[in-house]
Amino acid sequence: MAVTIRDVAREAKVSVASVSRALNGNTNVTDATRSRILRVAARLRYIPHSAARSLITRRTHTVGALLPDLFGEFFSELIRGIDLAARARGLHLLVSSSHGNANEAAAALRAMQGRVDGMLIMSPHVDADFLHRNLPDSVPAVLLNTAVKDARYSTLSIDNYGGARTMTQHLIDAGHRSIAFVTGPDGNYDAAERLRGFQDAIASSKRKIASEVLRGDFSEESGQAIGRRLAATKTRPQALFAANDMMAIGCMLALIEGGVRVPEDVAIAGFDDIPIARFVHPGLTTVRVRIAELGRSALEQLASQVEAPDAKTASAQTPRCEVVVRASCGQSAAAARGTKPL
Amino acid sequence: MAVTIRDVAREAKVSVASVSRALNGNTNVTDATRSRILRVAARLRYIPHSAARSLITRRTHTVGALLPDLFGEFFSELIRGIDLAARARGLHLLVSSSHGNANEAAAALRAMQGRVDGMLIMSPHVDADFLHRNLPDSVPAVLLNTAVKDARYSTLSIDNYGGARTMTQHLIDAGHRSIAFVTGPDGNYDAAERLRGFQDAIASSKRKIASEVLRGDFSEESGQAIGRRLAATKTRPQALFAANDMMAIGCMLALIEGGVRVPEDVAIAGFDDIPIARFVHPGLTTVRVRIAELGRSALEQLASQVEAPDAKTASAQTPRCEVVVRASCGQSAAAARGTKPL
DNA sequence: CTGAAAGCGCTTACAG
DNA sequence: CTGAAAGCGCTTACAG
Repeated sequence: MAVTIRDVAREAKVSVASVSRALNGNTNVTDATRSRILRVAARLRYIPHSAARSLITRRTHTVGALLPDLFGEFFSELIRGIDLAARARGLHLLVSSSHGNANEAAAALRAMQGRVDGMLIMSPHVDADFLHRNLPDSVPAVLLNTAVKDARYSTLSIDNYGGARTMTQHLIDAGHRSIAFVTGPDGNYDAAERLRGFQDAIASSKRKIASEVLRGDFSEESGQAIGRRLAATKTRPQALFAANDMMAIGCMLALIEGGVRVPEDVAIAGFDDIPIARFVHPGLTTVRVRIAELGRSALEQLASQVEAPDAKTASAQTPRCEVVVRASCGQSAAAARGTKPL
Repeated sequence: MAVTIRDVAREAKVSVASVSRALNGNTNVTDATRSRILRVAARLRYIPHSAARSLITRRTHTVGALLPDLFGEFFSELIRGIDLAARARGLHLLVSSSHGNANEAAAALRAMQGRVDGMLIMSPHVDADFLHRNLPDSVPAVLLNTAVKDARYSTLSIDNYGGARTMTQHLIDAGHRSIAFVTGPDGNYDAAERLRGFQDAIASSKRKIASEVLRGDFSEESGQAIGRRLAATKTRPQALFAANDMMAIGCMLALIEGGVRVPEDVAIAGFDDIPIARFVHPGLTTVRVRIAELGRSALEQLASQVEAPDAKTASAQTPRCEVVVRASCGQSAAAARGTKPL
């Protein structure tokens, strides 16, 4: 059906080897035969079969990305960073997402075998044993935001702990003496680390801070529910720090709707700095994770491992987060120590 | 380096054919030999080479997506729809984006050859001749939002014209007698169709409407610039309809910052209904494009073409858009005819 | 039930 | 400079 290299060879009256050479521009072919081959290839609308080529060259010029999701503010940004860096290096992207359990993730990872030169992996189902079973040692991989500590893999992580700690300190410095923290879903690594940062900041503070932990699940709705509850009570914390922006926004809008003023009555802070954070009113003070930057770095590390498979350069990086001060905490940027406004 | 089917065959003391059969669970293999093979395969951590398998089965279980971008509100939603439908059918996604020109797009499309069972194509660089040169007739493709009319390809389009026309009529019905339209970038098909819808609605209106066309480029900044200009003048239109939401939002925020009230002084409407639209203050009245739905439909059409290559079912669909009424036009949902609130 | 062989579409030493 | 041949890792008629 489709036209192959043999068809071109036959029509151009040369061997397939010559067609291959002419098309790849590599080795010695006469200008005459080369141009004849190119003409025939164009006429037949020949398009090389990438998979067949990969099979023998051992290069796919493709990286795989195993992600929990493809959409939403966070992943959109992450993919953007990955894509930018991949394009700059002429790499394609094979994506796989939304694996409900470890088996699905394993199937996805295995299906990539032979189709990618390396893997970018971010998944709650991944641990060292999982990788050992489903990823050949010969395939380079970079782990994103995982708890796995394996010397064979480079890892890149969000500074959940440090970011949460810095934000909590910022709230304390701003004068708040009772602070509530809204958690993410149970078992979520990022959420747990952010909570830990909050608690350590409270515990190590020189001042006495009343703290409280409220349960959320990262969804806007869970924030909303908390906001409504808070609006209906009289004993509100002075500040509320949500483990992600969507909950902070849901909570803030529900509070305002319930007649509570933000930031005058309650200060609100989030985590992530998703694009919406600067569009809500008041603008949301939050911890900025340079998500796209994270994706870009991850891809570049992976690419360098693909190019130099021997260089044992497994590293663990955790780029610092920064607090972005907006109106929802009722503080001018200048008053914040060591932070940077948008 | 990597373990292959031959290694498993040797260790299990069978032929590669038997290993293949056992692993694919297809044909007749004794339970004894099958379990022995499976045991050996697990011990050696054998993972089949998908590309090699595809070469002979002629099935990759992967669809390619050629998109202008991977990120941003619009594409994030589109990919979400595509991904959901692909996952439901066990298909992988090979994506390629951000092609600055036709040559880059051609290279991307060609590189997919042999790695995908079909293509989802959305690109400003694509026309019938382009497809003829860079896509074998044997590869099914579904075109998204393109001007190409080729009986060989199914197309799925956003109802830019109808949506813009309905929104314009909505503004007229709301009593606005002078309306400005903010265009998208030159040469952009969606932008041109939206402008055409606006102009036709104005032209065919029974009432006399003063209209004006302002130049934007789909960016928030271009909307901002227009908003600032409008805030500084006295001769403002009663309503402003931007060709996309980001411009509408940029314009709205700049107007408000300049002391102009929205919707009291100027009503504002956008196009797309990106997630941010309901978070800005006031909420943005806009045309909802069911983006994820578009992606889902496109993938399902493609999948059915892949499964039944002969069924010549090329179709052209244009799902209707709907006007979503929020506060930025100063009208209650009930007052809008034939529209649906969020 | 099992194996030897051909072949998917390509690239690359190896000769000439 | 050019071609015949081997081989990448797999699957599948074809025999037995």
